[in-house]
Amino acid sequence: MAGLKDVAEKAGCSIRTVARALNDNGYVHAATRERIVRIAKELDYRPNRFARSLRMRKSCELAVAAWSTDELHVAKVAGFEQVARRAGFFVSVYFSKGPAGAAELQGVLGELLPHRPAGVVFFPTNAAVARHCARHLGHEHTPYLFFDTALPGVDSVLLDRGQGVYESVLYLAAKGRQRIAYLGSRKDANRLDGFHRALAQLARAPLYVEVLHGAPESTWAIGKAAAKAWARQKPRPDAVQAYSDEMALGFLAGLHEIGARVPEDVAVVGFDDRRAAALAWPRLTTVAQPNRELGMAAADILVRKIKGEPEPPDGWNRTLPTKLVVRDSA
Amino acid sequence: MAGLKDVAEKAGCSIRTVARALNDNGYVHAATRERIVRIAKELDYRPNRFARSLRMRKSCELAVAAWSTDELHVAKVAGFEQVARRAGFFVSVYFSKGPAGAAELQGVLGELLPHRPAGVVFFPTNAAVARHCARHLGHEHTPYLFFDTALPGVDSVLLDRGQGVYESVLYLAAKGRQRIAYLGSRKDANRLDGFHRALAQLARAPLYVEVLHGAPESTWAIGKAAAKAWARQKPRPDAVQAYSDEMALGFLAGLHEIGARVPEDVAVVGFDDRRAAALAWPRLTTVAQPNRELGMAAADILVRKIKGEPEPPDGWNRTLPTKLVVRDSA
DNA sequence: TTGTAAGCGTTATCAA
DNA sequence: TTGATAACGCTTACAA
Repeated sequence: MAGLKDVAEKAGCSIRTVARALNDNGYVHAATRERIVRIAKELDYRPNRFARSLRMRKSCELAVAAWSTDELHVAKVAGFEQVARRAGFFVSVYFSKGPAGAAELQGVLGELLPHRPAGVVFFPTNAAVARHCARHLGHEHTPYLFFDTALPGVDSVLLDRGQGVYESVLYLAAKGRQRIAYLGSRKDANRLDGFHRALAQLARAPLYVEVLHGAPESTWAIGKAAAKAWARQKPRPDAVQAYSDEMALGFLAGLHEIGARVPEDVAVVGFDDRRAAALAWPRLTTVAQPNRELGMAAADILVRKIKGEPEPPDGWNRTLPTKLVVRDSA
Repeated sequence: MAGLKDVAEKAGCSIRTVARALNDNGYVHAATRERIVRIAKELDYRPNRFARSLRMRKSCELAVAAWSTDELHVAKVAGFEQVARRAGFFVSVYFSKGPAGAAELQGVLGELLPHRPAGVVFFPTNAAVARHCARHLGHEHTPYLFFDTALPGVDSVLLDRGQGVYESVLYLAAKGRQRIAYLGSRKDANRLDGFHRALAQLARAPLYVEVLHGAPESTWAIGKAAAKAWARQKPRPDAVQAYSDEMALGFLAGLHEIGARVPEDVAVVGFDDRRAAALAWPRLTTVAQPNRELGMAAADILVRKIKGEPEPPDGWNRTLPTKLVVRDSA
């Protein structure tokens, strides 16, 4: 591993000439350049990125605050990393649990920013934290981006969750399902919008499977309990779009337990396309998020911001669609 | 964000004094130190790690070559990251697919090492690649470590897979299971060792569920097909330890399809404790790997190596046990 | 107890 | 087309 000086010595010229030849800026005699390039390879020259970063006042590191090791997050990170690396950056990841409030965030940022990343991506947190991040980083002039956080004044790559649910409902109807119900919290506007849009188009009234109240142990448990609610409903829904794969899988478990057949008695569609969806019985039909692609889009945008490209007229935000993956449960 | 000079100016002393006060080396008048610390905080002083790394000829970055986003890998990375961060390092991750041979590896290392990480961790690859890594990095004097790669001359943190299987078989026997079978390739010495050890202790002969030959699409599919083989066996095994959760989940699917009851007709135990195991029906009893702990152990060892601690008499390797997680399938 | 000055390996300025 | 030389912000001998 050699430095500029070593190459210059061996080539019999100044380090400036070597730098010119290797970085491809300024005029260098063709023969000289060739000799220098050859010697650099011989000596295994590798630029010292600390010297470079120090001098150029910019780093080649992108920080990702994932706050979690959930597979949906990790897939985004992997896509992000792929295009970031191709653009010459490397990616450092924060998996540890994220900050709950602005005070806690201060500590995290204080730990993150001294590394002087060229840019930062955040995964969703609560609105207060997100806004604080945006303000803080805007003030530091550090380019940043959020995943999946629709907030005014916060640049983000987004997911159109309604689209996949819309497709799902239409698919279920085309398969002859008459009573299509939604299983999950009524507060998820995004998914429910697609649900309602599709049903309106079919000129049908929306149905719901009742979910547990209070604080249940997990969405799986809620789904499992919901199977009993489904069995009591009359007429019973013959198709169910669940809020998540976890909930759908719990629902499946509950259905198995009471002897209901899937998809004969009821078709079940999940949301997320987790690994577990393809390993279930029956293999779960589900709405897939383009996680990897979202990560790639994020890296693309962040790199543009770092390069100083002007913000497009419609802002930096980009929205990717979700789509149905058909397996055996519906 | 201020530098040493800014603080020195405002404090009315030399940068050397500021450095001494802030880095806690050498003698500084108590009052001076206090004043400097206060001003540093006021000005939001943050050491420039590029300057520091350049001068001290060492980086504070640890590179992890995960080659995959599998949850088992990511859990190790997260554990690694946690203790690495606590030790003052940050972690950059490589998720992209790993090198198949030594030639491809050359390219990957050439991309990885110019960043001059303080240390590198690799996930399992084939023996040739692993040995090449070890040789190359040893030559570069870059501390390194492998995950889960038992090879002479290669430092690694290891998993005792036999232990969990041993526990599992004993558990099944204690539950009254008479015919305990193994489902999976006969080439996995690690798991099979535990299987045979336990059966020997019980003075029973080992049984096996026949698996598909040829190249099947997935281990899930193999497991599913194996359910038919199980049904034909006589006497039928009343308990099955599978090679992996995927295979166990496929087996479960096959059993459901032919109407066999789990665990009444046959108890099923998986291996890995993937997220999907807890979402299956019935919830899968499985052997869990201490992934997070393994990652933490790896970071601990790597940091010691970087600090230059002498190699312990029994080498750097450490082995962690696997253990049974009981749910509903057995 | 404090300050001066050299140097880490680049890039950038300016003159030759 | 090339080469001195000065930064970049920090650590560290060495001097005061």
